[in-house]
Formats: sequence, C-alpha cells, structure tokens
Amino acid sequence: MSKEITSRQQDYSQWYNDLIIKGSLADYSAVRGCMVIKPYGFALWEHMRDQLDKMFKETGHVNAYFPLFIPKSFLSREAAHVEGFAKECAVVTHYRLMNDPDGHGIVVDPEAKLEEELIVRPTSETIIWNTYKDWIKSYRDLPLLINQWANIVRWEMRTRLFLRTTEFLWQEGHTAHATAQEAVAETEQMLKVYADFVENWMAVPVIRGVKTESERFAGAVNTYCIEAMMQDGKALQAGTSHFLGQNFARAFDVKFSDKENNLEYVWATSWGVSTRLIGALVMAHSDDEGLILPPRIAPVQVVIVPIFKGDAQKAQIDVKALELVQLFRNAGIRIKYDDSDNARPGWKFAEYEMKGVPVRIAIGLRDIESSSAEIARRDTREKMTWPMEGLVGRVIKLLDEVQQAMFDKAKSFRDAHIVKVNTWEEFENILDGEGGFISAHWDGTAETEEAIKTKTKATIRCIPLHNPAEEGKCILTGKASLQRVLFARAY
RNA sequence: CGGGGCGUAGCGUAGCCCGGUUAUCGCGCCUGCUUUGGGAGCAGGAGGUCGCAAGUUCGAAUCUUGCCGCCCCGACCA
Repeated sequence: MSKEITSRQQDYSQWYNDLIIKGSLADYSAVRGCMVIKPYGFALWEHMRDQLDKMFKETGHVNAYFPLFIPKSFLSREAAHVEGFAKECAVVTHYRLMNDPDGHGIVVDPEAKLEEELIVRPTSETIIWNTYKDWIKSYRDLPLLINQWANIVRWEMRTRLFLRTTEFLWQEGHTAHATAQEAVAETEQMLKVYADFVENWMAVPVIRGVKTESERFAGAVNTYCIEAMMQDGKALQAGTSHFLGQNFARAFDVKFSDKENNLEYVWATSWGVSTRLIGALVMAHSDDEGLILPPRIAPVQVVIVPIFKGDAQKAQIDVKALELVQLFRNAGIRIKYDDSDNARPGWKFAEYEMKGVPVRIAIGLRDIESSSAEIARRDTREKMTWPMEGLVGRVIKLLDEVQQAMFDKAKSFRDAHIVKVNTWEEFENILDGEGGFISAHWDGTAETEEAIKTKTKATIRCIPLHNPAEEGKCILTGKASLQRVLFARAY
C-alpha cells in the first residue's frame, strides 16, 4: 500500500475517533482495548437494542441468559470451531488473590489455581449447546428459539472504538430445529430482520449475501451476512446469520425423537449483531461537524435552544418552549429543552450538531413576536423559519424526511461506488483510488481468494443473494467463472 | 511481534536540533463587570514530580543510556 493511502487511513481513523469522543458516545478506558460507553452512546445502543428485541419477539424468539465463563474443554468439542476460536481469548486461571507477602499490593494466590481453566466467552455456542442437550428430547421441544443479550470478550491485537473492542455488547440468537429446511429458513429470516433494521432504522443500506468458505464462521455450514459501505469506501460486516447444520448437535450430543420415533440430531442456527453497528452508523453518515444520527434511533430527536437576554425574556420563551415540549412528548418524540445558562446559543448549536441531534429548534424573542421558530436539520444543515402554528406536526414529518434522506444519500453513495471490473489493473486502481465494492469474476477457489487478499488486502465480502449467473473469467487467474462476487477492503 | 509518531497544568500544545533568568501559548477553571440569533469580551487569579530512572555537566524539559505508557499502520478479527 502506498504512503498516501496509509496517511489517508490515518486521517480517516483520526476523524472517526474524534467524532465518537467529541460526540459523547464513548471514550477509551483504563483497560486495554476496552471502551467506556457514555450515557449518550448507551442511550443510542438502547434504542437500537429495544427495536431489535421487538423484532426478535415478533419472529417468535424469547430471551434467556447463559454463563460468562466457558470451561476450556467445551471449546474443543467442535473441530472447526476450535480452529476459529482457540486463539485470542481471555482465560481465567485462578480464583483468589492475596496480599503480596514481600511488600505492598495484591498478587494472585498461586495456591488458587483452577483445575480446568475458564474461558471468558468469545461467543456462546458451546455453553448453550451443552445446555440445550438437557432441554431437547422430543420433536415437541422444537423449534427452540432463544436470544441472549450479553457482553463478550475477544482479545484482538488491534482494537478500535466500537468496531473491534476487546469487550463488546451484542445479542446472539441460538436456535434448534427438527429439519434442515426449517433451520435454513430461520437463518434467512434473521438475515432479513437484520437488513430491515439496519436499513430502516439506521438508514444504512446493506448488501445481503453469503460468505465464501474461508470467510465462514468457525463451525458453520453456511454464513449469511449483510455488508455496508463506509464513506471511505471500505466495507463493514454489519451482521451475520449462520446455518450450523448438525455440527454443534453432534459435538454436544443433542438428539431428539421425531414423530416416527427415530433419534435424530437437531439442526442449528446462530446469528448476531453488536455494538459494532454504532461504528457503522458513525462511519456511514457523519460529516466534519460531527455525528449525524438517524431520527428513529437518535437518543434526542429534537432539541430546543432558547435565545434570551435576561430573566424576563427567558420566562417568556419558557412558556412557549415548555408548551412545545409537552406536545412533542405527547406525540412520542424524544425532545430536550436545553435552557441551561452556562452555555451560550452558539455553543449549544455546535454541541448538538456534534452529537448528531436530527432537528434543532431555536426560539428567541423575535420568534415569540412573530409567532414562529427557527428549524435546523442536521443532515443537510438547512435552516428554515416556520410558523408556530402546526409546528409540531410539521417537525414530526421532517423527522421522517430526514430518516429517508439519510438512507437515500447513503444508498446513492454506495451505489456509485459499486463498480463492475474486468481487468486486474482496474481492480488495483480502484482499491488504491476511490475504494468501494468491486463486482468481479472469481474462479471459486480459496487459493485465488487468498492470493487476492495477500496482493491487495481486499477480501470477498459476499456472494450477493439472488446473484445473476454470468459467464466470465476470473479477475486474477483468468479461469472460468459463473458469477461475479463482491470484493472490498474491510474493517 | 515489526514499521512510524508521541509523552510538558484537567485537555490541547510551544520550547528540544544548537543545555543557561521565574517553562510558552490556547481551551477549561475561579472572581468581577459587560454580553447572549453560530463555540462571547475585558480585567484579575489559581493551577507544573517537563512519563520514570540513571548518567554527562557548574547547570538538563533540552544531550546519552535503560525502562514504562499511549496513538497510528501491518499481522489477527465482527
């Protein structure tokens, strides 16, 4: 990679970190690779979580909770899973501390060594399937449709706020089914739920597809994914849904008696999205003035900033502002009236722009006199003066417009950066230039995929669902290919 | 673990190459007055183990050596 590209990446990283820290979403913590999610950032996560949870329940799932610690032996039960997850895990080896006999402080008590180490879950398939063994006996116990909201730990070497932290929050669904068809249908259904959420709530367009064998989840038969494009043209995997076949059922001996009284292994799925989605949100929408949050999940959808000189004016504005607040609240809008006197209007304007609040209403004396208000939308930075009469209804409509406009903007950016490429030269030029997704022919082998990755850092993001058949020649080897796949550099 | 950068007040920094009064500036903080429609102005004030340790020197933020920590890039990965 050229020096220019490296420095562009650094600038983009810096931009991304600043947005998150100045936008009050999160901060670095004292613990390596972990972050502190601040109240504002957590409120954002809560809105995302609540909506996802609702969608899971609408599709028949229930929530449960499983242990944080996984006995080491569980992780060696499923062969392919071992390969993928044997590394980069936090391991608990002792269960007691003691005062340092040589001086001050605390040391690990060497006497308190665990017989079997415990692994802090990097994902919960093993501990959950070990539990399902006891829960599933008959076809009447199926399907078992369970989701868990949890924190997990993966000791990644390099971390990045929200995108790849050592500890992160996520949900993981783990389902068991009587037939392969039913499990595949579940896998596809959950991919649809994710795509629906990310597009309609986060206003981030996604490509639905399946992973190639080498990008597949450890232990899965097939991995479905949604891929989003960031403003630097790189790809970000926004969610995955795995068809696990009978791999975990065999590894953990989960069998059921079917209607004909035959003993069968169950079919499994698992699917998850994480706080990484917040990173996707930031990188897909924000600008140099700060975050831009889509109205449907913004912690604060509308902020009212009063502009006044002295207490008498403030009292006058308060009446009107508090009336509006009540009307917005009644309409279910998350609204904040910032009448704090320790910051001046200009400061507040900049502050809420940094935090990505979709719509700002400013009310000063001149607005009271003309019975109007100044409306500013964050995504386009437009300012309008609207009459007080019917303002609430109009602002609510504006929130919907902003939601749609954000999606449309992200989608046209993305579509403009998906390029069909037929030569290797063009392939490299695009990656080192504009970036984006490259639709190109591939000979279908893992060797070629690996070779392309080594040469360019680009990976096959997915084979899009309903991909049209098209004969062509592999971009690297020139061998025969039956379809195009999507390549990109990814986070 | 490799490559690059950095460590000076709560935050961001200048000074370092070429050692020399009381360590620079901005933000923030405190007091007062004036301000408030795009991150306020003026006046006054408080705030420092210059990452740690050793060395060179009459004298070290500055030079030397060692250590610690952080950030970015790569390998890893969602």
